[in-house]
Amino acid sequence: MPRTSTKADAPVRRVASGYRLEDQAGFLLRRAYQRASSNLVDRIGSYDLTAPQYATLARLYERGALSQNLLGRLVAMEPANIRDVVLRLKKRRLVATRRDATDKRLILIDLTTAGVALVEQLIPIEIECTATTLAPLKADERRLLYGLLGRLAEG
Amino acid sequence: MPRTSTKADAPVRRVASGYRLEDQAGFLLRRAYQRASSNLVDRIGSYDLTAPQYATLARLYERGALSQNLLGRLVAMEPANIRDVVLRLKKRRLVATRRDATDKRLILIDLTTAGVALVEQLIPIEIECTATTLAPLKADERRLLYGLLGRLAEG
DNA sequence: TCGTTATCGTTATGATCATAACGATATGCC
DNA sequence: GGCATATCGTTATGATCATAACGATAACGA
Repeated sequence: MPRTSTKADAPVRRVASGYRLEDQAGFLLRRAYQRASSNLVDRIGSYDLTAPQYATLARLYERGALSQNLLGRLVAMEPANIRDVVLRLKKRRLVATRRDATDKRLILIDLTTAGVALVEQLIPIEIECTATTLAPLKADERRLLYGLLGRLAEG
Repeated sequence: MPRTSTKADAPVRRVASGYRLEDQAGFLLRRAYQRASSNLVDRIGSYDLTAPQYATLARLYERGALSQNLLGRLVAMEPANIRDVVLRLKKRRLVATRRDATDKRLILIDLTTAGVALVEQLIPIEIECTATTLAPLKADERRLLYGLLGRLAEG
């Protein structure tokens, strides 16, 4: 019998009921995202880019110049976070910023020519990477997963 | 015509091809996880617990005392990260640590009585929270999603 | 017009995350 | 026994993340 008596913070034993962490959606989603993110970093890591940084560049490539705040919403990042990402990308001359002429609150972000060139290199790699992530699933299962995830994210 | 001429880092325009960030698995998974995590924090935030902290406590509740390293693997955290989580939980007296008698490398982590009491309060809340996250889906869709996510995480 | 409200970006704080390098201890094999 | 290898925990660095509070600017309504 282990001595779990006197000390106030002594370890305790118990029996787990029907609850399992693996049955919780958040835990499953976290692990799946870890896997996907790790797949991406494996491939674009040599470019010294993270997944959120890539998403930011890709969004700018799709949409052209955007205000920092809107850019953040479009990549699902809070204002304080997109700011830091933009700063890092700006330091590397992948994006450029300028003030909006009519709305003095806005900072417009856009890709530089170097940023465009990099994104165009990366897009095919990201598409391959998505294929790797989804490799365990068949085509119809992938479509199913996308639909389900989309509905989860929308709420 | 905007003046994108002289400056080296001047913004550039371009046309997006068939590529869409929304079609990339990593981005979808990140947003779905954000949603799930936010649902959880909305409910257990008043306990000053994060999702990873809860997962750590729940795992200890299921399994009893574990080495720090194994605990980390069971909640999908690197050694450096689980260390910090354990430190925070220990500071709040929710877990206790002790040295393994036979293997001097190991630090055994276990719930305190306070930790057990907290987990038992939190488990029903987490189950509700998972229900909230999965609310957009029907029962058969939830099972489907779990199966697909599980296969993604396994690789 | 003036005052209220909303939006944008910043700052600060604290908690994940991943990675690499390192010492200490175990384990394996010879 | 002794040495190579593996595992465990730590440290350090840097990049997300979320939240709250704040000043500046816009937008809106009385």
